[in-house]
Amino acid sequence: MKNSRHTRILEIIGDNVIETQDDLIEKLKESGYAVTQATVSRDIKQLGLIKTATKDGGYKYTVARSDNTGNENKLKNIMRETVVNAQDAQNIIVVKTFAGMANAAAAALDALAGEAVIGSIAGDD
Amino acid sequence: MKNSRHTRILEIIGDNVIETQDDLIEKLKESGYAVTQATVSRDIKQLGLIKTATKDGGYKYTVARSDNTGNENKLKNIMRETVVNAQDAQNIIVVKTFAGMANAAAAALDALAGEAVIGSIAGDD
DNA sequence: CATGACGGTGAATGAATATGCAAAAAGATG
DNA sequence: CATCTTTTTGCATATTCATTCACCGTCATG
Repeated sequence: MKNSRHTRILEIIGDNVIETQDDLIEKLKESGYAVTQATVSRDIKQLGLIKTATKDGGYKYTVARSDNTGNENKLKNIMRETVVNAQDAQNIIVVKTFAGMANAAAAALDALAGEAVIGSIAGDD
Repeated sequence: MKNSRHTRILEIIGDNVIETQDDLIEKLKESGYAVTQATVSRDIKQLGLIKTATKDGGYKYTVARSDNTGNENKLKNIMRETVVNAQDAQNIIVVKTFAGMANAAAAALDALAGEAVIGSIAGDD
């Protein structure tokens, strides 16, 4: 399924240094997703991932971040696309999402809040 | 020469939709900078530019901002300081916060997700 | 059952991008 | 100026990436 693969991709690029699409294919294979570079290329486009230069002179795929000169903030996009409702109760905030999108939103939250978020795991909806 | 060219590149990608490095070469030529693709590739790497997917299904080079300024940064800080844990269940994501901070976190979420968030109200904790 | 629309995929391929290497350009230093 | 050192660049090429096209599975409808 495409959605679960997308989720896995977000996790992978969060946990690993992915330099090329082939790297990603490899990791996906380890996770049980057998896909080709063509598919990965499409996934990357659909997820809005970007290839950025790293300090040590290499490249790395990552979730797109903001640039407030009118260009789109990918995290914001993920939230905008996936978050249906957010509601609070006691010391928690509940974020409702569309089916299949909880993972993406959770990944976005992860990226946003960094290590402060102990964990954010999402199911199908 | 490199520095002024870099400056011009930033201007160009700010004012135009640059889909490929060849596009950029073209614009640079118009500005009096005659360089090859190899050089542009290096410039892009050095400037940390990124190629992002656009809404209309294409690609576009833009400036990468790893450090967010202004609001973005604040929101991020709020999240970092207040979010204790996030957990999922079904179609919701649960974000636990420190007491008294739920409001701030919710506000941050609101600002982040914009209109898509129907509502996010927070209590004392 | 057909049949047709549709989304997702892989194979193949063309397009786009990155890089090793040699050489030019630009500074340093004596 | 002569020479050495560092930086920048182009060329050629390797590598990486995007896309076209055909095909497959799913689902809805007559």
